[in-house]
Amino acid sequence: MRATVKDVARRAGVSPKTVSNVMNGVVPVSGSTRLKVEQAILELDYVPNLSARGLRNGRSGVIALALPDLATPYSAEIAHHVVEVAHEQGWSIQIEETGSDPAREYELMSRARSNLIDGLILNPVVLDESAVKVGVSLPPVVLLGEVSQQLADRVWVDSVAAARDMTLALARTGRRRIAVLGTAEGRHSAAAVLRTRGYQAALEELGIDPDDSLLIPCEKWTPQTAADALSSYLDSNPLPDALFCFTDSMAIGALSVLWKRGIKVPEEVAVAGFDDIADGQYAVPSLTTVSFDKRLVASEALRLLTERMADRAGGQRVVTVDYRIVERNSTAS
Amino acid sequence: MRATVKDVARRAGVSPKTVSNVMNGVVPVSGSTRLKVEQAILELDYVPNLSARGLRNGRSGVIALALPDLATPYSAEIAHHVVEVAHEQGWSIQIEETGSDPAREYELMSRARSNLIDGLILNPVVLDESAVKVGVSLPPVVLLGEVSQQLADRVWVDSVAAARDMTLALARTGRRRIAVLGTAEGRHSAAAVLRTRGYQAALEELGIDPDDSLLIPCEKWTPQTAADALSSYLDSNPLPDALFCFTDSMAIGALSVLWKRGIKVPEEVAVAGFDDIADGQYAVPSLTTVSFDKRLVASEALRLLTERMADRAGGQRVVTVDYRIVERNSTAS
DNA sequence: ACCTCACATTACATCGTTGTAAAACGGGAC
DNA sequence: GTCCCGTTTTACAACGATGTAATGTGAGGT
Repeated sequence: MRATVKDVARRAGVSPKTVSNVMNGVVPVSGSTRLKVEQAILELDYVPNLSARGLRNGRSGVIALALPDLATPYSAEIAHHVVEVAHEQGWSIQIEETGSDPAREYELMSRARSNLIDGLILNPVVLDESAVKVGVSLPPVVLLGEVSQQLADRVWVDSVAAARDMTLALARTGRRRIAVLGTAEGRHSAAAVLRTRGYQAALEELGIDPDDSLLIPCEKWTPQTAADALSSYLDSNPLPDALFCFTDSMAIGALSVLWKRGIKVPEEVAVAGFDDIADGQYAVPSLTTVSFDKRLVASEALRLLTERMADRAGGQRVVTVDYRIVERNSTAS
Repeated sequence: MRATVKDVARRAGVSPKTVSNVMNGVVPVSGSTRLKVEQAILELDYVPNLSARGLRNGRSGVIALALPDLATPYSAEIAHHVVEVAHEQGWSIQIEETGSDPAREYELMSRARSNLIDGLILNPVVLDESAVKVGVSLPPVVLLGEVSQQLADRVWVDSVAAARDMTLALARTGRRRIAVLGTAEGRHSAAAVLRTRGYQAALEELGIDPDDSLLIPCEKWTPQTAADALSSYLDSNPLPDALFCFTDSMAIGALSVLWKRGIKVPEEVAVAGFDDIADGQYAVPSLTTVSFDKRLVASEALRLLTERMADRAGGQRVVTVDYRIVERNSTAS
C-alpha cells in the first residue's frame, strides 16, 4: 500500500496538514518540523496522489495537445517542443490525435472539460466545423496554425506572406511556370487556401498570368498523396519549371517521384516546401523551405494558455511568429 | 460552475448513486429512471470529473509513454500507433521525453507512482542505469526495444537476427566491404551492441574477415550526427561498397552526405537502414531497411501493460515482433 | 391478506489532499 | 507570574464519484 500524508504525519509526529505545508511551501514551517517531515517522506517513499490533489485544487497540471497525426514530421516536431517546454514549466502533456476529423476535434473539447486536463492546445485542420463548436463554457484553448475565425487564442505563421515570399524567391531564380502542390478542392484546410492566396498575390506582383493548370490539388498533405498527385499530374501535363509544395512532407514525396522519373532537381524543376522539418535538410537535394521557430510556437502557445488559465484573460489574442525563406539546393539556379 | 452528480441527481429526482449507476452501467437501472437521468445529464451538460473518479477508483485511465525524443521519426511513428491503439481502448496517453537521460527515465517511474498514471510504456536507451532502478513497488511497466536485463515485460524485435539478415542481404547483392554506421564506443545503447553482434555473425558465416575500420561509431542516432560521422570517416578512409546504418534516420543523413560528395548510391555504395520509417520510402534513392509492424509493437505493449494492470501477472513476459528485410533502390545491384 | 424474494434505489462513508478557522505555543513586556 | 501577540500547528470539512450495506418497492406464491 502506498503511503499517504496521514502515514507521513503519523511517522513524523505531526498533523497531515503540516506535511502538506512542507510539500507546498506556502505556509511557513519551522525548521525542525520540516526536517522531521522530510525525513519521514524519505523513509516512507511518499509520493503525493495527484488525483486527490487535482480533485481538491481543481487543477491537474496536465495540458492536452491535439494534433492531426503524430507520425507527421511537422506534428512530431511541434509535439517535441511542446512537451519539452511544458516539462520545463512543470506541466505534463497528454497527446491526442484528431486525424483531421472535426468530430474528434470537438470530442476533445468535452474531454478537456472532464478536469483531468487544465487546457488544450489544438492544431485544427478543418476550419469551420471544428471552430464553430468553440463555444462558451469551454476550457482554455489555444489554436495552432491557420484558422479562419477568431474564436480562441492563436499562434500562427503568416502563410499568405510566406507563400508570397517563397513564390517571389522562386521567380528570382528565373522560374516562371511555378506550380503549387497541395491546393484544396473541398472546403478543407485553411492553410491551403491562405498559401494559395499568397502564391497568387506573388504572381500578380510579378505580372505572371495565373494558370489554373498549375494548381495541383492534394487533399491530404502526406508524402504518399503528394507523390500520387504529382505523378498523375505529370502524366498529362508538361513539367513546370518550379514546384512549390505546401508542406515539406509533400515536397519529399515530390522529390521521390521526380527522381524516379529521372527528372533533375533543381536543373529541370525547382522544388520548395514549407515548415522546415528536419528531414528537409537531408533530402536529396536538400530542400528550400519556409522556416520558422517551432520552439517559439510551442512556448508562445503555452504562454497564452497558462495566462488564460490564470484568468489574465483579455480578448482573443493572436501571436504571429516570424518566418524566413531558407534556400537550399532544391531551388539552386 | 460545472455540474456534478449531485446536480444531475437533484434534477432527475434520484440519488447521486443512481446517476453513477447509469453512467457506469454495472448496477442495473430501470428503464424509466435511466431515461430521467440521461435527460438530466444532457440538460445540465454534465461531464464526470476524472480526478474524483481517479481518486475513488485508484485508476486514472492514463498511460504514460516515455520516448527518447518525439521529433525522431521512429519515436513519432511509435507514438502515433500507441496513441491510436490506446484511444481505441479508451486510454489516454501522456507523453514524456527522456532525452536518453537515465535520470529522467527513473524520474518518470516515480511520476508514474503519483497515481495520475496507471502504467508506463518506456523506450529506454541506456541499458543498465535505467533498468536497475526498475525495482519493487513500481507501477506496471512495459519496455520497448532492446534491453539487456529481464526486468519488466518487453516488446522487441530481434536485432541480432535482423542485423545478420540485412548483412547477408547486402552480401547477396555482391558487396563484400560492408561498413556499419552507429556502433557505440561508450556503454550506451543496447541496440548498437546487438546490431553489431548480428553484423559480425553474418560476416563470420560469409567467411569475410572482420575489419574494425569498417565500424563507424556514432553515439547519437540522428541524421546530423550520422552525416558528420560518415563525412569525417570518408575523409580518411576508402569508400566501402555497402553501408549498413543502424537506423533509417542515420541512413538518411548518410544518403545526404554521399549525394553531396557525388558518390552514387547504389552504384558505388549500397546503403541500408533499420526501422522502416515512412521517409525511407521517399528517400532518394528509396531506402532498403529492416521493417516491422509498429502498430503491432504498440498493441502488444498495450496488451502486456493492461494485462499486468489487471493483475494477470505471471513472470516477466517478452513479445518478439517479426521483421523482414525490405529491399529498395538503395541496395540495387 | 401476508410473507418472501429479487431487484431497484438510497444513505453513508471513503479515496488523499488542502483551505479555513481555530487552537496551541513561545517569547517578550509589564 | 501574567498577559498579549505573532507564529506554528491542528481539527475539520470539502472537492466529486462510487462501493458497501441497508432500505424501499413490487410481483408472485400461499
